[in-house]
Amino acid sequence: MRTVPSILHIDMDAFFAAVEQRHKPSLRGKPVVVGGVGLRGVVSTASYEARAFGVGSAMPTALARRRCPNAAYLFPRFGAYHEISQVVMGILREFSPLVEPVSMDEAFVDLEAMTQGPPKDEQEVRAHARRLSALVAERTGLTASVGAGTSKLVAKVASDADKPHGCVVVAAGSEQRWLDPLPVRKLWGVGPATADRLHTMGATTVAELRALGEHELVSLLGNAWGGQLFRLSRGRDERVVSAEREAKSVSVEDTYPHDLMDLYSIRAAVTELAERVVRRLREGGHTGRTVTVKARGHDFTTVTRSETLAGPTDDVRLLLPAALRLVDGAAAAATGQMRGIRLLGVGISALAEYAQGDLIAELEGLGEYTPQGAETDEAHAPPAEPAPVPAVTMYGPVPEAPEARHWLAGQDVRHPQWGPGWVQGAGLGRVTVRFEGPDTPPGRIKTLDVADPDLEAVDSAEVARAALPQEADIAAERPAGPDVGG
DNA sequence: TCTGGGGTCCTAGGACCC
DNA sequence: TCTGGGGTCCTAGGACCC
Repeated sequence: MRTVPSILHIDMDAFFAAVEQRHKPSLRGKPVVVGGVGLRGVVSTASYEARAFGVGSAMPTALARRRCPNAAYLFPRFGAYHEISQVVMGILREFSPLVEPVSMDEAFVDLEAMTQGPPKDEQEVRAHARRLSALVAERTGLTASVGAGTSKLVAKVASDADKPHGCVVVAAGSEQRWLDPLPVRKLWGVGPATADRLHTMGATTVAELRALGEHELVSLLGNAWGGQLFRLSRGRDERVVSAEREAKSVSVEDTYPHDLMDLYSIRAAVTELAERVVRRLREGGHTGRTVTVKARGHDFTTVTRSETLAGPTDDVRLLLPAALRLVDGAAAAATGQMRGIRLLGVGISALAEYAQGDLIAELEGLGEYTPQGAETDEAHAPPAEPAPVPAVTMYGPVPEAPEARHWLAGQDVRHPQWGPGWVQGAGLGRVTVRFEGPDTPPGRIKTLDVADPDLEAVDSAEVARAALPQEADIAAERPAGPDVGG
């Protein structure tokens, strides 16, 4: 246990809204609401002027508009917030190298790690906190609230205790006394569900929570969380400030303004989400093994379906087929009486670090490596075992409806000459199929455009006809419109 | 009023192996 | 023939945070 409250927690006040007011002087002093402005948007941040009208975070924008029709409703500009966030984090690192960002507008700073030596007493901590707050105001024009304590929990609760522009230092030894009168809901990690359960046990304040035995808490909340809460309620929190935290998962999800009603549009949406999540995965230099698809029905029923691949990968050609295998079941489970899908998501977890050494070895093994397009993608493919391709044979004409072509994307196909392949994309009048055939070089993939017989003008038609027997047009296994949940 | 998008951590059951 | 226990992995869901 520290004898000086040397852990700081910094929390920017109404961050997104404050950035907008800073950026646009006409918004200053006026209610500003940042968040989803669409049909199904929710509020991210409300300025203090808007909060006076009863507008708050996580509230549906529709309700906010009713409560505060005269506010400015703005879509978030994450780029701008990120820039200012970097400035703030930079200031924090001038104080101590040990900074743990929690989000764009929040961070812990451990003053014990200060290069010029840790603070000797509470007064010194207070001086640092005030100086920090002043620097943030000076360089960003925004206010922050600062809390200090001997643990992360106390620092966090303290920064919230006197918002906005507050500075609360909880002296070492006084933690319990300071926490006791607070409602349990103030404790980090106690949400609505836990608060309800605690209330039924007669605990509304931290003092009352402390009266509960450890055994009681564990049986009520489970082993990990019950034990943790027992310690937290006594101001005991051993968690350390940690500068680097490794990502565990990457995910992308969208809520659609109108429910998706058929499998065609659902599969098209999943294809798009999978491409986005793979892009993010690669940007972070990660590969991942477990693919998760999330679906939310009209009535908010939310289900996830996941599948673990044989090895980690960042290759859409492995991740998209997995996502498409999962989505039908997820969508069916999320929809009751054939109603629509309001949200879809694709996530990747069980992340591994990108193996640089393997990449180089792989590139050297490839005689004629060309650093562009699909070939580059293939050279980047990690040493994952591709899932076996099921022998789905697709016959018949290419469907005309655009939705049907979208549905084709990701489908496995088999060609008598070229072996197994899958539909990479379905554009107007043609589909692009990737084959991994016996005469393609090891680890390489050949991309062919397969022309619809009605569209002979397509550039690659000549190539396609040379390679493929006329009767082997790639088309849908299922001809038309299966319904969701049917 | 009708519920975003990005995450983390925990639990619990079943499969599988030793 | 019947019956174990422990460990690990996978899947699904839930609570929570910003």
